[in-house]
Amino acid sequence: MKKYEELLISLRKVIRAIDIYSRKLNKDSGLTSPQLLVLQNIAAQGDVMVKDIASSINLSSATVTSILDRLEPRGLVIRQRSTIDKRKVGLHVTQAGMDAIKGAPTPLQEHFIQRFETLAEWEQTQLVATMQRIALMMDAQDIDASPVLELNSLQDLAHK
Amino acid sequence: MKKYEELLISLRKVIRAIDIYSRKLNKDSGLTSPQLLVLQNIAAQGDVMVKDIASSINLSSATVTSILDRLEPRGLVIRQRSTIDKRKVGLHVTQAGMDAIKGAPTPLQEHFIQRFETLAEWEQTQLVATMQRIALMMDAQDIDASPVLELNSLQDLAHK
DNA sequence: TTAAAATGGTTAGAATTCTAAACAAATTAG
DNA sequence: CTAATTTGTTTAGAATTCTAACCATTTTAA
Repeated sequence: MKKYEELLISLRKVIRAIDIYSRKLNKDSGLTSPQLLVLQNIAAQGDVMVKDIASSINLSSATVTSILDRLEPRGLVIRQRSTIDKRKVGLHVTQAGMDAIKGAPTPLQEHFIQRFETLAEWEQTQLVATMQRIALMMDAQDIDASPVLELNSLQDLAHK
Repeated sequence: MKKYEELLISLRKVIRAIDIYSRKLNKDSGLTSPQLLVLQNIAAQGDVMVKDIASSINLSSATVTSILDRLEPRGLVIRQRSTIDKRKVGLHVTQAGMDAIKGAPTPLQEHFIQRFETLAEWEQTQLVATMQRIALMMDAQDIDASPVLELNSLQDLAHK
């Protein structure tokens, strides 16, 4: 078996573990990991737009919209269209949302975090660095693959 | 920001990159990564059951069923119920399925693999080992959390 | 100033993935 | 041997996530 295949399999296991935990979280607390993440980010950043949240947790706007569609009717979050720029939608966490955040555990398995924290400092750093490296190796391809970007660059060039 | 939060963010980026690639793959070749993975595994292992595939690529049986539901009508795979044990369903890849496998690229970004292969041997090993370690740290929780296992053990004990 | 382009958000439609529940078939135990 | 359990698969229903298409609004450019 090729090395990168082993890597892929490990990745799938991790993805699966995260997904399974998210469902458990949902059953226990009524919130999935993405929902919790969105809620936490709105709370942390105060008055934000959909786009800000999307980019800060690395999801598409459409995905954030669909997560908000689940949070809003439950009264955890408020959407408020801006009067100055009517395209923009401001997001606010309600008191109920704050309570939900307080009551919910971390969006990663407690067990994992416990184990992680018992590692030596340098080991933790090394684990994080490796993950970031893999992410980088995978993201790079996105950047130079965007046709939109290319058009913009050409235009920029033409106006120099 | 806590270290494990940084880890989680990197993980999300990686998951996203894999998902985006899978969609691109689908547009280019008509097969998504999971579909390709299932197909490849059936081909590699010959006469297998749904359950075997599920465990070999770390998905639930239900998920494999839904992937097969997409592969079968396209004539890439054949399901054949066993006459000996009628619960079991044998899986076979058709010639069309074989062609699809041959025509399709790897289920991971070529770009990533290229980058990965330029790394020194020890670096590759280290990356894989780290991923496996994280997977292990996340999976472990599953194993000792099963109430079914507990009941079985008690029963086993009683019959010793 | 008016037409074209960019921006922000949502909707539509699809794939993956899970758990829970159903079902049939096979195995085990009283 | 019959009842209970286990096993293998599927169905149902839900959440996440994407891209593509769409709309309304704002900004830019001819």
